[in-house]
Amino acid sequence: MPNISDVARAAGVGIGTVSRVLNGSPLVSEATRQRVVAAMERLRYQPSPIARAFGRRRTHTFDLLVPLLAQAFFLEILRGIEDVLAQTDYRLVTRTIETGQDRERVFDECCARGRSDGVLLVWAPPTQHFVQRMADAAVPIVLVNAVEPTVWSVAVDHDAAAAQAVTYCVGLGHRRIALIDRPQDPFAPDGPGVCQGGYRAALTASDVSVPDGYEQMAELETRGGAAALDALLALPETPTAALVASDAQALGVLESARTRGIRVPRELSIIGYNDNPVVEYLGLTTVKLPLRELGRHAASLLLSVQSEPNASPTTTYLPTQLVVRGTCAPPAQ
Amino acid sequence: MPNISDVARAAGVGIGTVSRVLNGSPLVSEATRQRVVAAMERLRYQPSPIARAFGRRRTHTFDLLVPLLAQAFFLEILRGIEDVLAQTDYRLVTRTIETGQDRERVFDECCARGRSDGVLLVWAPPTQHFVQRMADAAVPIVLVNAVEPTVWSVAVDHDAAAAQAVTYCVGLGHRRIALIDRPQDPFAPDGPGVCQGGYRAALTASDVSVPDGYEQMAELETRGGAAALDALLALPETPTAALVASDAQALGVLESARTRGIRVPRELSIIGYNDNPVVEYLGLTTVKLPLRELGRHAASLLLSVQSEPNASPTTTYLPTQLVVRGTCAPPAQ
DNA sequence: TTGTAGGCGTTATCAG
DNA sequence: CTGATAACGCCTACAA
Repeated sequence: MPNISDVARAAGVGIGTVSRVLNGSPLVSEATRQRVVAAMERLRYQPSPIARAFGRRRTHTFDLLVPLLAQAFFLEILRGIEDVLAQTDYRLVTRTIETGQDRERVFDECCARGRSDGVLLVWAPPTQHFVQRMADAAVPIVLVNAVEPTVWSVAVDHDAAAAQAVTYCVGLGHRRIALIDRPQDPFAPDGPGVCQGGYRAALTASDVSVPDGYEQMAELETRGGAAALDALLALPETPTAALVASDAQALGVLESARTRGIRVPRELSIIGYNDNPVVEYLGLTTVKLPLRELGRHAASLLLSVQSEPNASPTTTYLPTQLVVRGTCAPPAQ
Repeated sequence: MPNISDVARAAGVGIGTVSRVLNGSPLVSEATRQRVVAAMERLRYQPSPIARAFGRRRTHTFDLLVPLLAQAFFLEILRGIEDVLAQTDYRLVTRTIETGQDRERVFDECCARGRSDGVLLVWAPPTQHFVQRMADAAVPIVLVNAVEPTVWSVAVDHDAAAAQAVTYCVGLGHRRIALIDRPQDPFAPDGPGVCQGGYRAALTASDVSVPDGYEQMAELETRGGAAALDALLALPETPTAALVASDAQALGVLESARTRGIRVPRELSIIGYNDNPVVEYLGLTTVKLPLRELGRHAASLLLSVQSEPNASPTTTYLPTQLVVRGTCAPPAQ
């Protein structure tokens, strides 16, 4: 396997020149450049990525951290990232996160020196400790579909999405609209939910009140949705419509409704969230997330943050789209 | 950031000794070892992964290649791989494949010198050309849920799974059992299907014949299943049961059946494949794939193949499990 | 515009 | 068992 000095010898130049050609430096005459390129092709030379990384003192690698929960969305986001990174010679090291403990472990590994030149964290916020350590190491972090003011973030505009969905229900004539939300941090299910802001804003704007118990926080799984519906149905005034913060939860709601003989959408309208390919089959009205664009934006952002490291973090919101199918209708009477 | 010679100086030893400690060599006296370890901790020393890779002339990286099609299975497999790799200091570079062309491109990138120490290819077989090039470069390949006799493979025992499913239908009294299969290579949908072998064997063993047109090959998507059902229903003798080679396709079958007013399981029994979490909700009887174990086995295999490079490739089959839910019943009369 | 020399942080190979 | 020293393949001054 030829190395840079083999090429230099074959082309009758010094290794510095070969290196410059390799890196597209303008400080090479066209004639020399061509001789070098010819030599490279003749010898089938391929520069060693490890040696380059070593010399540059950069890994040319990004870490991609993703919870198992993100199952349904992950590949689409990953593909978006690769769309952008394919133009560069960055590589992506993927790490999954299964539990909260696990997250700590993965964060620790990322902090190890010289690991990667940047981190993409999908679907879950970082711990403050992690943010601090990465900042100390000057390794940029970009959040994907998660928001944290002190960190670069690319997120879905959940407020707008929830508001649009609620407004749609109001337009159909609903006044008793519940929210089955999911926590911002799936590993620490406290604090506000993802959709709460937009939900409240839209209802206030429409002059509709939110009865006690109409805002449920549920696990990000099918059973979470089912449990939340149970809770809603136990209320004195049951809702006629529900916005559900993930399709998995929405499936649970549908199932529970079916079991109880509640007809959808006649007696209960349901709006899901994410447009998982599977729910198309079920005719679920849902909010479509721009997953691939999320990945693209995040990757471009990480690339640009690298070059200007002291800019201060921003949060970019990407728009969603309400996909109307068959689980919403005007309320029964 | 301290390097190995800082540690050596602090511990009053040579760098060779520090290196030996780092790599757990037995050629270090316990006393020296402890002094070195102490120095490392004092200085908060962390060895540079890039420098190590450079020195060892190995990247300590595996490539993980996965088609977007594998969406629903991927994270679980990835997690299995990580379960094993977490014990080592190997890292995983993930690359997605969207189209057949794309696959070529990704294969090419993997062949670039010094890229990785091994390749895990999920859910799709390699091209012969790729196999050859990787063999030339002495980089091992392990197939995950795909089979190719010339390459190390860890696969699901689709034959046994299909046979079990078919036998189950026969046991319920079915005699007209169709197969909606998927192609071995999703990017080149020719040749035999994944489940065909087991399907035929089980029917032959039960002395049941396969009418013309009962073996449908369909796209690996919802609409593929729907189209296949359409074709089956156009036959002179329609089937009373169908084994479907993926849950996505099975959803399409369910949908198409519902649209046509065919009651499941009364008029048509359906068995899916994969046990996608979502289908639990639909009560689909399905074949559960050991995704995580698939990942674990593949990773262990790759690790061991590395150490003994001239062993000849084997194919390991992992067992599946029939999950009985509500879409199968004895035939109508 | 080009060549040369030094450095990056390990590992591996020798003497001792 | 241990220490010195030579790779490893590239990048980046600096000198020409």
